[in-house]
Amino acid sequence: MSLPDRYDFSTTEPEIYRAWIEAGVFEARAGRSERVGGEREPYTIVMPPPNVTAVLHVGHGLNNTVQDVIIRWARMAGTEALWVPGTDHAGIATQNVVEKLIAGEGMTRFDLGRDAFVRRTESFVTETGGVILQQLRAIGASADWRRTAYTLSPELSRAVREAFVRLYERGLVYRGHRVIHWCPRCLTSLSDEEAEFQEETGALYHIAYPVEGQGGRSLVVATTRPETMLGDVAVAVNPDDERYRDLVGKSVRLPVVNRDIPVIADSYADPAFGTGVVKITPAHDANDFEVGRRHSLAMPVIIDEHGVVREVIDAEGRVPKELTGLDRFAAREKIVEMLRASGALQKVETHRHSVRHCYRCDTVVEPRLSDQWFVKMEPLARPALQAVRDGGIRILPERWEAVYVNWLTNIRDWNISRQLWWGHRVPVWYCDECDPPQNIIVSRDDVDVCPHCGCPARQDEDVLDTWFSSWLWPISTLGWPDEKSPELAAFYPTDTLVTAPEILFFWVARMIMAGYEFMGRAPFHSVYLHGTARDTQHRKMSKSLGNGIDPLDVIALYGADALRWTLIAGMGMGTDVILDPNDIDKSFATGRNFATKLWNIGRFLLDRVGSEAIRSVASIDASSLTAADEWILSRLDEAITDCDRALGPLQPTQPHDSPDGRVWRDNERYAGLRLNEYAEAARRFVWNELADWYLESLKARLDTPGDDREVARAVLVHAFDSALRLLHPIVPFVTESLWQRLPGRGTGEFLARAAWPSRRSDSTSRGAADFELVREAVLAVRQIRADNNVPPGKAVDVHIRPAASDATARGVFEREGGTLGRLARATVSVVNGAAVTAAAHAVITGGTEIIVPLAGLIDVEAECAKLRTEAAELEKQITSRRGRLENPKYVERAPAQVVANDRAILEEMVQKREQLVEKVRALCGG
RNA sequence: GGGCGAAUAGCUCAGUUGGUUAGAGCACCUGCCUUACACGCAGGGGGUCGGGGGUUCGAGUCCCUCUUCGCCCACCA
Repeated sequence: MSLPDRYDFSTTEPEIYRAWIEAGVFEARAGRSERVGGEREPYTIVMPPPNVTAVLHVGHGLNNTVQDVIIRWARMAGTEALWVPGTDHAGIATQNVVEKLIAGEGMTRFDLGRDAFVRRTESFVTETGGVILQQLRAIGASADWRRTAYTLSPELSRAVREAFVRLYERGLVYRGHRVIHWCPRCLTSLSDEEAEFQEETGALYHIAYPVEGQGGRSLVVATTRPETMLGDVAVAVNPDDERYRDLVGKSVRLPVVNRDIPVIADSYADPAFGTGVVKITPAHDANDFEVGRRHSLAMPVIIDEHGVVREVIDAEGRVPKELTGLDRFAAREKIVEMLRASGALQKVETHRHSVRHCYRCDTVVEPRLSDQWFVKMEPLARPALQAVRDGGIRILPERWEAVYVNWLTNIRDWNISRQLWWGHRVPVWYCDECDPPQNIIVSRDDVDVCPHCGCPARQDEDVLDTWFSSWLWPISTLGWPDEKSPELAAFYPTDTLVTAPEILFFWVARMIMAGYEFMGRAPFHSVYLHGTARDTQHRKMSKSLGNGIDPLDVIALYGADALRWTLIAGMGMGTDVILDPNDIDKSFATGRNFATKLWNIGRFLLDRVGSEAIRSVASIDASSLTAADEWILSRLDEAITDCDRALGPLQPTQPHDSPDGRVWRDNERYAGLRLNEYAEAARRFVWNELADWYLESLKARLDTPGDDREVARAVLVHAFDSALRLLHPIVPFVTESLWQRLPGRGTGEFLARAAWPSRRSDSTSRGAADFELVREAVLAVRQIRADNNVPPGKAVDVHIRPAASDATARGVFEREGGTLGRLARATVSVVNGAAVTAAAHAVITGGTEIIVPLAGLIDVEAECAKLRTEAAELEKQITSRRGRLENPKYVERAPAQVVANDRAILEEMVQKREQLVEKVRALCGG
């Protein structure tokens, strides 16, 4: 069978994907898991659910390629491999998209009303959602699509309610009256993680507050937000601050508002910052709120939910008419003007500081006093912390473990209510007739009437943070809260979680907490944090910067395999991938070239090997194998070892007395999942060893019918088959396509579920060593040819003079002369002591000389000059190495092995020097 | 402010507990369309491993310090 010249990925990839789906290759069955009596170890990955409205970008491509490589490897390694796909309803993000949509129609969500808006969003999601999952098929994602989950589905909504109610019953969900981060554009609260800092240049305003009854003395406060002074209820100084000690308990006059407020002592005031005096605005600053609570101060609210300054709560008489109704930033300018006019503004300094912004719309966050639901985190964090300390969970790369531990040790409670319409409604109902605590009903089922008085109950208006559904993902997608779910029994705990470090806290840490809280054990044993795709200026690829690369473009141009190979091979553990969006061709050349190379190896092989049955390598008597055969088989064993080492064990194996039962061994914990090292090991084998050497060495054998041809066919097909298996997880399409065409392959067989290769149990390597000698000789001849510009078409004579001390070399070259000649374009003869004049020499292992007569081919004088330089260089190295070996301390203390090795190298150098001297004498006559 | 990490070839990065003459891909140079592959083959140039100091027989690897860059956290009024 012969193949087309070019690999046509654009038709091949979809065909192969369809065949995989039709054969159910990606489908995992609970019944086969050994946890429920089956015979296979399960291996599970849950896909970080992309936003339901997302379209594929290179970040998704990266994330899902990594997952696919791991799950395909696990599948081939014989596990019951399950990859659970799905999408996230993405509360704020999706609501923003739909709000923008209806804004185009001149409407706000309030015009539509809640029910209509939610219906509108639902239909939007139904129509346009899930595109990304379709796109993931194009990159080859081997997920079990029958199990596609959605965080807002009825099943997952049930899990969300169950989790909320259980936590409430345990006292871990509570209602708090707090200052929280508020986005005046999205009109919702945000968690600490959602309110992101951005470094900005602002101003620090120094404002004088006159001290009551102290004739002209005033306290100067420094603030970046003068508009909030309308809500000031005190000024605070540090109790140890000598400058102000006498003023504690006195009053100061609040400018603009013109009312008296007390001077209080609180350690929150930092004597070293600004003037050491801080104004206290409890309703508009989280720290001030705490101070206010400690001192039982009033908490007037002077900025409303839209960020507009007015008298909102307990603020009568605080906001002057000219400021009322102004946006907070306009009010700031105005109030600064007023302060300046009145002389209260003493100075304005520029000030670098970080300001929190909404992570979705970038609006400056406004701290706001309101009632919110919180999750008490400290009890949840404890087992999550312990797991990483014990080694039940590893985080790769290692350095993120420190970050994780640091965050969990200082964890703060989680604000889970959002004033949005799109999401899981908080499962809490209120009765307006009953008195607390009866007026709050937390329920798994909808509540119509108050169970105490029968009055109509109204549900909490808020929805839950999107992450409150995401944190249940590993359990909810497997059927929780149905604890009898066979999927949960078969596949929980899952194995590896693959994501970006940005959501380590948002998501990963919380999933771990949920795993322990609701299932009693960790949701996975490995967290793989990969890097970010960036452009050549190291900027994150993003839609807004316009520096992104569309994975589908790359697939259209070069195929999914090219995309996947480039990403995996180019990404060290935890490092970013740098790609040039302006030169896709160059960026993905590695992957494209590699896929083509594989295709061409396959083309050669199928053309020369034919389709007749082949023998199994195991059935071939060792004596029938040539040196090249033994060499490539031993190289294959090495490649398998290297790949296995780079990938590491699938799961932790050390028994441990902890909820998870097993922990990572120290030597394995951070060693695995080196995907780039695995890729490199496999590439080296198939390209630099199989193609460059083995293939070239056996062309003649394949063209000569007979027993040896059968041996060569068998070994070649075996080696290539194994290479395809090793490479399949990274480049699944081209490998599958070639593998199915190999001789003897039955229909319905898929590489995607073929067995991962393993080393031969008995490996003899004498032939392998012989071939290494031939390789060395070939390299030496090529070097001589290149150095002397001998045209490639021109065959040269090669005389090989084996060193007297090396008895085997003569035999090897007498046997393998043909191979050597073919690979080096040379006619080979093995000679004795006879001198050959006007020749270039090289010396290889054991002192064997490679001699190529250059009569008429070279400039003798230039060659001699070169040789003399080489000799001088060598002399220097010899001196330095001999010096080291003469150092008694080195010889005494260095390991014997090292010293012996060093001696051997020195000896080799000395020998080489002798050869050089002789060569110079022969060639230059000196 | 606290913590973490990085700095190795023009670019992106490997370099396992200190131990052969520091590697790969891409880029570059030279020669080749040698019937599997020019998306290729053969050969080559290029690194005082960020600066300085120290430990050691021996340092890219360990310690200190400085410089530059990046990340995480934080009550930066």
